[in-house]
Amino acid sequence: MQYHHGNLREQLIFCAYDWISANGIESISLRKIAKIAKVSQTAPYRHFDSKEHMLAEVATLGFGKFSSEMSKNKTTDNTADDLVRCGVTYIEFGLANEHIIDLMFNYPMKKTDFPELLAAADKAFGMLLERLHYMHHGNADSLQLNGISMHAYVHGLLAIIRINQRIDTSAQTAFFKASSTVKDNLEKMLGAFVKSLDFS
Amino acid sequence: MQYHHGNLREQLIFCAYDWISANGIESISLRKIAKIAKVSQTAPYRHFDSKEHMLAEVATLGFGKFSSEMSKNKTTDNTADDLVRCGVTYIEFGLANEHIIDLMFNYPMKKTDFPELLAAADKAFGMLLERLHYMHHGNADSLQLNGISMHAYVHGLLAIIRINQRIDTSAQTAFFKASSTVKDNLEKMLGAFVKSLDFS
DNA sequence: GTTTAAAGTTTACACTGTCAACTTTAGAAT
DNA sequence: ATTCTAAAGTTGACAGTGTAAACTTTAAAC
Repeated sequence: MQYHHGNLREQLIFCAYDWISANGIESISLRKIAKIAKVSQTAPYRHFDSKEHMLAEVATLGFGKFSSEMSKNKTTDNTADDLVRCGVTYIEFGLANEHIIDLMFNYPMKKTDFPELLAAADKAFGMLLERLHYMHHGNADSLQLNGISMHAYVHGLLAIIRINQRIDTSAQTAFFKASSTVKDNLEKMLGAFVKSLDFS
Repeated sequence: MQYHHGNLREQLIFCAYDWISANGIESISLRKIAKIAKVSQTAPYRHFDSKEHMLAEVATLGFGKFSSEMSKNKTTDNTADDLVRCGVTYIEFGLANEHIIDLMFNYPMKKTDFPELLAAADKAFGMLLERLHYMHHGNADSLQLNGISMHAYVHGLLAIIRINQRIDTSAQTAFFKASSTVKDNLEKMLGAFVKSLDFS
């Protein structure tokens, strides 16, 4: 069932992904993406119910790249170090893909309306839990609590770094200036945090 | 130098604040706000350079309410407890004012272009640091690190809770269902976190 | 070779941010 | 008291947006 364009659907998703990566979410429009893909303004509507449905696909793609990046940095040598590395990867991905992360985490989509997106997000979260599992010897509740805790801390560090980057004048941000400093401190901070988790 | 409307500028900010509180950021428009304030579509431009400039004022107002909420819950009995209470207040404010928090933290404004907004945000962050200061006996660097750490953890917990609320189907979110459970666990988690901070 | 349904186009509508050119009006200067 | 002026508000316009309805093309199924 091929036709003119080949697979417009995928191409639109890739175009949108690239556009958002380069220019952010606010400036995207279906019409621009359609123009880039050299189709008419309403062609995307043969493949997506709405702009939001298309963005959900882009976000899903983002979670896919995110997960594969996380699984790359996986070893089984030392699980505590592995968990730390996992957190660093999370944050580095976020810093290298700011606009996509915005879409993934901050764009107000009701994820229940997009099961694939939900599954992709769950998978990414699961990669943290998976690592915690190795270190865990207590009950399920404390595993869950530690998972949420770790996720929150990592997610929060990313958010705070980004907020400080946007500000970048005040005295308190000297810490964030040299990117090497940031990374060194991240490992230190995440290491201390992981050590403080209660695995009873 | 009074005229027709009294103080349209303030009124527009309040209208916008209320609208965003109720309906979120995406759905706001200058025209709607102007209509609610019973002025023409372009009247706001006599008071704000652009939509973004107006939103910056709304965000500043948000940081003001945020700060005053935080200072309400301040005691000097026990500084560790106080810090925990501060974190809980942060999160509760965020949960009770989701859309305003979105504007304050996630809306991509270059805060350097809006000095008042930057000052208001710094003040809010300072309220965490202030509390840490009491407990602190080491060097300035570790104070700063602990400040960032605490801020990140609290901010991250808020974000994760909100993300889970948006999803609300998967098994992992049982934890978040009963709001009392959430609050109890927050105190537990923040307490453990504060205890783990290194004040050397 | 005709039919059919999917894929793509054209046109249209209501809505958006914002600019330029106009009108009103409060208060300062005469 | 009258005139002047600049701030405050209005009208009209333009380009851009999401998306619905009605149309056309075309690949493949019979």
